[in-house]
Amino acid sequence: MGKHEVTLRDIAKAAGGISYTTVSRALRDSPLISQEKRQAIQKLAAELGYAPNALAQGLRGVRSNTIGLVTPALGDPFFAELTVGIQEVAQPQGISILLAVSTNTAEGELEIIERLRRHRVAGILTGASRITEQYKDRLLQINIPTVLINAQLKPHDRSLCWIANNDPNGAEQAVNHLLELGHTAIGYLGVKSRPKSSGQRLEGYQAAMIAAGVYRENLVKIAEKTSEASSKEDLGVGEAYLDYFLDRKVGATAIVAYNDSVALGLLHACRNRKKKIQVPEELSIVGYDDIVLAAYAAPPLTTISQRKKLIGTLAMQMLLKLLNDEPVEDRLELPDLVVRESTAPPR
Amino acid sequence: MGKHEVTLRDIAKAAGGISYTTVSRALRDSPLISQEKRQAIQKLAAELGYAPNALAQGLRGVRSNTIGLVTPALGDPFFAELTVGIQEVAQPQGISILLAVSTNTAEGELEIIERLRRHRVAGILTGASRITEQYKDRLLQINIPTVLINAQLKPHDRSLCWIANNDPNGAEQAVNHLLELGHTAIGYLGVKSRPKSSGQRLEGYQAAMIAAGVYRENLVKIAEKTSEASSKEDLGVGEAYLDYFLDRKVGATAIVAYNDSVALGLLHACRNRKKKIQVPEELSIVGYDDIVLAAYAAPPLTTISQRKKLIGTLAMQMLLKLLNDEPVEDRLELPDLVVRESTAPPR
DNA sequence: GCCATCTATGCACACGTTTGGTAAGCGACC
DNA sequence: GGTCGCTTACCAAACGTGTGCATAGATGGC
Repeated sequence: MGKHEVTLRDIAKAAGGISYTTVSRALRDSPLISQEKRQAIQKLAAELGYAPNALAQGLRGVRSNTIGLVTPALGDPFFAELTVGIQEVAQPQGISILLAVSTNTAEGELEIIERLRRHRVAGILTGASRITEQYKDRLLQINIPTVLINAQLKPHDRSLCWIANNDPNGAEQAVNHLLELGHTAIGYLGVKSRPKSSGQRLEGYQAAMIAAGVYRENLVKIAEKTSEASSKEDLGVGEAYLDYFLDRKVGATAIVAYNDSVALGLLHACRNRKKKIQVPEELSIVGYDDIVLAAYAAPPLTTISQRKKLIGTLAMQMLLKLLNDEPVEDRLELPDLVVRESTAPPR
Repeated sequence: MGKHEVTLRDIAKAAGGISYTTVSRALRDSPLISQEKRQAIQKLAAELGYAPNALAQGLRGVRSNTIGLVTPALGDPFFAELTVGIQEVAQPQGISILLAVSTNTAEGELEIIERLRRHRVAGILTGASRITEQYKDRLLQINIPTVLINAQLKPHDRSLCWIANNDPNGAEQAVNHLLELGHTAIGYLGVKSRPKSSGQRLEGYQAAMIAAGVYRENLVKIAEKTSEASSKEDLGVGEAYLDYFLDRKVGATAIVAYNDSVALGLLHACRNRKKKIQVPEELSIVGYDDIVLAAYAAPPLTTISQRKKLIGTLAMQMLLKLLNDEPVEDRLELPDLVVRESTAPPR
């Protein structure tokens, strides 16, 4: 094993009296090189185990074919599925993904952008739900094509676009489903750790409740404590706030949860109560996201399904278009209501 | 906005008659530059929004401080948690992570190595459970420091080491727990999609069963069909094979599942059967991994806990040592039995 | 036979950074 | 005053690749 990686010059040397320029052209299938020489060189390169130096290529100005993926919390099953869709588009295109986990602090976010910029990524895909103004401004300023996932933006800038789930609509669907079943005391349990999406779902909830004339302020609870945006925390939230909704003053017969993890936490608390609460007979629960495990809960969870993999796929395709300077339109995807067994008419 | 990114030359120009060399030294805190000038230049660089070009730095030979992370399936909750631990060590060190998802085909694996090599990653962290011989040989050949996660290897090569969970031991703990409760007809449900770990857990299961003198061949079932290693597939496996174990010829009173997802699938099938099966009264079930949701299943799942985040942390630390040419010892981590409510004495 | 045309190949530069070698300025000492 | 030591700053080379331009050789037309 030599000390350094094989370079174009090494191949040229091994091939005899040709220059590395010729090798470069041969490997890139330039028509300037004769067929036979081209094949001979390609074979030789393969034998030597040549791998073109992406750093040098990038430095040379060739499009870096590396993109940055910013995700708030890897533990979140939502992002896991999203990434699958992203990967499926990126892989065949030969695009590499630089992973950056945002640590929910504004300082961390800027740091992440700097890192991606240092690596000269061609584009950025970000699912950081808590996008501060600083973050957005910086993103616009540095002018790297970026697709925001689940964040909407007003100004339609050339290099910045977004794809989002229609959160208010999803929450409305959840409430309407419960209204149709006959519920009126429908609670909403949100979280502070992801104010954007939790807020939007709250909006949809409120709109539907007000339209039906059954809105009460104490039916809404936003969990305070979670600092970290993780599945574990969400489960804890559900567990901690069940009692609030069952209190006589609130008297909820149904709850719309911020997401499936929160809903599963609620379910768990129902089972663990000294006086067990039967779901859906005594309390209906609706989740949000439709994570894989939602269908396997006891009882299987009625939820709002985001097409996570599809959103990932679309986001990546949008970024590709941005990179090719093609026109791109922002997208707002409609979620679906999936009725399972955690909802039923009130007694 | 200029068309190109800010470079050292731009800063030098902006600063007046100094050369870009001076700027470089100033930014890298070289003692050759006077205190005042150093600070002035650093301030100016910040104002211009300078970000050093990592490609150029890497090309120059500076350690690339980018590592490759190879993961088999992002959907797997196990890997999600693992990555959290990895990230926590990598982030403060300023190490960037290049993500590569292995698509379970041997061809894909080699392709991934090539890609990482093109990017001149300093090291590789791989959780690809199905490591073919080809893969390993190539890894040794290219001489990039690599840490294998959950794969054991015999030859102790300088640039290659591993950290793994003691899978046989975990399965033994599961079986012994059930034996102590009084079970003897204890089944094992494995999967084909991850033969390495499933096989090792089977080994531990068999050892414990044989030691207790209660081993029967038909108590073992390895699910055939799953091609994809994902949480969704695993759930389906659990669902599909419950009936096999309940058949009179097998008559299992307890089942050790390959992992928690499989176990949750079993639980789900128990609830959905025309004649419901009560867990743990009629059937005890033990999972493996202790994913976050295991504690929130109905009933909460008895399982074998791998310290996932810790393993991620340790793996990253091992890689750091490898990169610094420090001696590294392979590690075999002992898992813990976590007793919840899905196991009980047989009737 | 000479020039125009075409093909195959090499030279040289650029990308942005780091670093060894070196030059200039200045004070101090012999 | 020359030499040495010290500080400060710059020149130039190198990393590996891609490409415009020039060049050498070959071929064909006149």
